[in-house]
Amino acid sequence: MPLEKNNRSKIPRVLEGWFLETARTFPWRTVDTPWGRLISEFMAQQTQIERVAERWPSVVARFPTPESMAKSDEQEILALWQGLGYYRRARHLKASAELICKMYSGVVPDTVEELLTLPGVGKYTAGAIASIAYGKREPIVDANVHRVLCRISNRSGDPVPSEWTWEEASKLALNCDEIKIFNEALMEFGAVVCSPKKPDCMKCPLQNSCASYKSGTQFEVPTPKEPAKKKKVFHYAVVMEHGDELAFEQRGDKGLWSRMWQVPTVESTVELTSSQVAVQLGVNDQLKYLDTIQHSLSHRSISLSIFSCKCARDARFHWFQWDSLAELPLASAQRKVLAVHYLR
DNA sequence: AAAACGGGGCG
DNA sequence: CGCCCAGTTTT
Repeated sequence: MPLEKNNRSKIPRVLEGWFLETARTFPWRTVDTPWGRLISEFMAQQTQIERVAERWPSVVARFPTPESMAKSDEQEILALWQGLGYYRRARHLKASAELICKMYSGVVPDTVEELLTLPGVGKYTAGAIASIAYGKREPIVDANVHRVLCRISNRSGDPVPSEWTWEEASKLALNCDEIKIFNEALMEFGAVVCSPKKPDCMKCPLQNSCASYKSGTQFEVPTPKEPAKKKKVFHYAVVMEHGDELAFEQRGDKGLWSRMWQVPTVESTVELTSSQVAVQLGVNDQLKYLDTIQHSLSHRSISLSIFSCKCARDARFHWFQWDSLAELPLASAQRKVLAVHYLR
């Protein structure tokens, strides 16, 4: 059912008013610059906003301009990104900073077309920067916007995001007062009121305009997509000690935890014995078993067994003292490994 | 078109 | 412990 024309002119104003009255305070809304917004949008991809709010200030403080990040070492950005996941985003951000300096005179571009040339910037992020940072009348569709618009028109079955949602968002963008306010309002509204599982319809300023609410289908619209099945895998991490130093290796530039560091690790789709692990790592001594922990990702269920051993200072690895690990980019699973070793 | 890519918090 | 969540890139 298409949205009524009168609703298209009314909805933007209602949401803008609602947002100006109730918006949460986030640091990027207080210190509001295009570069700061670019960073917050990268950080917010597939990441809960509270996690972003905690981390954003330290990233912006260290890299206040695209130039400062372009000149920096990738490792330093990855270290600031520790625990946030999707580490490719951090490298995309640095690559974008470099491109901004090289092609756009160090200024974050203000058109969707130019923004789309930046690595890590897709249709949503380009629209978000153009509209929220620069006030360009561009639509945006993220998961929140998709859900809100589908519910208002009682549309189920569309993938996230759908062509229909983008068209609908475009029409609304033409009818809003201030695009910067409206686009943020649409997302904030989806996050705070029109939430996935528990939409607060009793407090909803759009209750009278919502086709899903009228037909009582707000809990089934939009249709959620089937989650992928998790593949079960086995990781064997060995904490190698030489005096007060520990061995580390850096992961490759593709795939899981790319460019992050880890203690020497064997990955397998089947269970391995400790001696098989020792052979694969080229360790002669017996491995001391410490513990096995479960680490769950969206697409993988990892059984992570942790061993330790005393060994020679092997040149195949990088060796770090315990108190120098703070600056080493480690994913959360590695922090767990070190905690198990430290507490043994 | 589908798969890959993380992690923390909450009920 | 299962479920949830402000996308983009690669295959």
